Amino acid sequence: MNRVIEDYLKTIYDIHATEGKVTTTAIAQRLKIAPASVTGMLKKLARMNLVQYEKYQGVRLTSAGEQIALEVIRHHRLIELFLAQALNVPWDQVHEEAEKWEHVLSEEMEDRIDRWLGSPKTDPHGAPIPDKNGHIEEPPKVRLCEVVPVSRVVVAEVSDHDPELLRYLGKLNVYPGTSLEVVQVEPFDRSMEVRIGEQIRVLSALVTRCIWVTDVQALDA
Amino acid sequence: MNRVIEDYLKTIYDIHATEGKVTTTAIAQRLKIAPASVTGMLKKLARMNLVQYEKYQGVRLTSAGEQIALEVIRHHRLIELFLAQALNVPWDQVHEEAEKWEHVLSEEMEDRIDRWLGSPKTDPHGAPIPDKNGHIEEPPKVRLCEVVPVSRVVVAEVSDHDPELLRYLGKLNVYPGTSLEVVQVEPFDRSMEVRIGEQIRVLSALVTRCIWVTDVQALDA
DNA sequence: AATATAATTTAGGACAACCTAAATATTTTC
DNA sequence: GAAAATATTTAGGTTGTCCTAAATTATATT
Repeated sequence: MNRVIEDYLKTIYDIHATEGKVTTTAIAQRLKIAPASVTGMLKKLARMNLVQYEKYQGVRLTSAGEQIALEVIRHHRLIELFLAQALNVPWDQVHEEAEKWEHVLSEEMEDRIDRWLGSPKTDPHGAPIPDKNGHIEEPPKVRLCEVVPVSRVVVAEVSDHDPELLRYLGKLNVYPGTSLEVVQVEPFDRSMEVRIGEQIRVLSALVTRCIWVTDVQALDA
Repeated sequence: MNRVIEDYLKTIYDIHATEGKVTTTAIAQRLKIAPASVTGMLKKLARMNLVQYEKYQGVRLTSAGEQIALEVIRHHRLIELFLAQALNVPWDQVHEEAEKWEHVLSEEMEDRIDRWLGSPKTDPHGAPIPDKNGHIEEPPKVRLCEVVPVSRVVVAEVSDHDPELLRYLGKLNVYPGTSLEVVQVEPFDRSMEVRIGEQIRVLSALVTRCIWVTDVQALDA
């Protein structure tokens, strides 16, 4: 399996997980490739039995395709955590590195890194790491922007794509495991007043969309 | 700079260092590519001012080409040592991994690994690691097969290409830094009787060709 | 020095992954 | 439900890296 195909499969998996339906255009945008090129590649992936593809209807991974996608995602997330722990790479940088390393990691090194880390369950952004058999545990979680005040929540995962966002969250002390209190929401722009430790902060909807939380508990103010 | 070009430049550097003249065929053999394809690529590299190329006359790196080659080699050797030290990867496996990782290592990670290792001077096989400016310190050394008995020598470097050879040398306890005594050479096949610690072993010419030594001291038996 | 052998290059082509522009299908809007 | 807007596919083309077979040049042999 080469880099290009791995990237397509991983992207399809990711869009499916976050957006639902996987369209040609969505893939094209993420991979920064013209839609016409994506169509061609989807036909090839279908021929290889890695996706189910019907013209104009979007695309779905077959179990073979999903298997490969999960392997790449496992690589990605193990590498992210390894870089963070072994080399102290800040959490806003690990994603970009892992994007490249994931494609050159042998099974042998995957195992060694996994052992070195003690078979971790999540990466530095809180995303679950699939096991060797491609089994992934996705605990139920909602976007912070969906939570209604007044509630207490625990951060489960944050989006890893934008380094700036991650540096901002780091400054706010928002990490997986951090407990937050949603104080109130401004209806106009859906910005959110949130208590983080002792601080009260206002987070824009752009930010609250990128934070997934669990253990939502309604509080009576 | 992409993978392919980096591999060509690195290979040219390597052939120059070990064999002297760099021919089309030699490159083709190492890269497992047809000679005709190499000719085409050499023209391209010449257009890019990375090599000096004259038909039928072989090829030489320009300083720009050498710079890139040394960067890749630095990556390669840092990665080899890092894998060996951080993840305990045995020395016969690190080369194959590094062949892939060297092309995806960012400057930032290169620096972090270098710092983690304490700016090492040599890789697990004894090969010198170029510094960030592309300066490489090649101490004078000769192949073990060139040494005349009776001499004491110190192993400087061993070939890293063949995992089987490395496992064999490991079993014999021959590592960079190991001291050896050349007892005698059989003229027929140039096999060599060598003292390693307490043991006396006979090494074939195939093996003694792959071991470079320094500090050759004649002994009067 | 002529010839045989080996190395190298030229010519022409394959293939993967991308592109743009034009055509067609689907979805949205009125 | 027709028209407009959007999404998708088709057609044709480009680029990079490789290939084989044939032609050429260099080297070795007698």
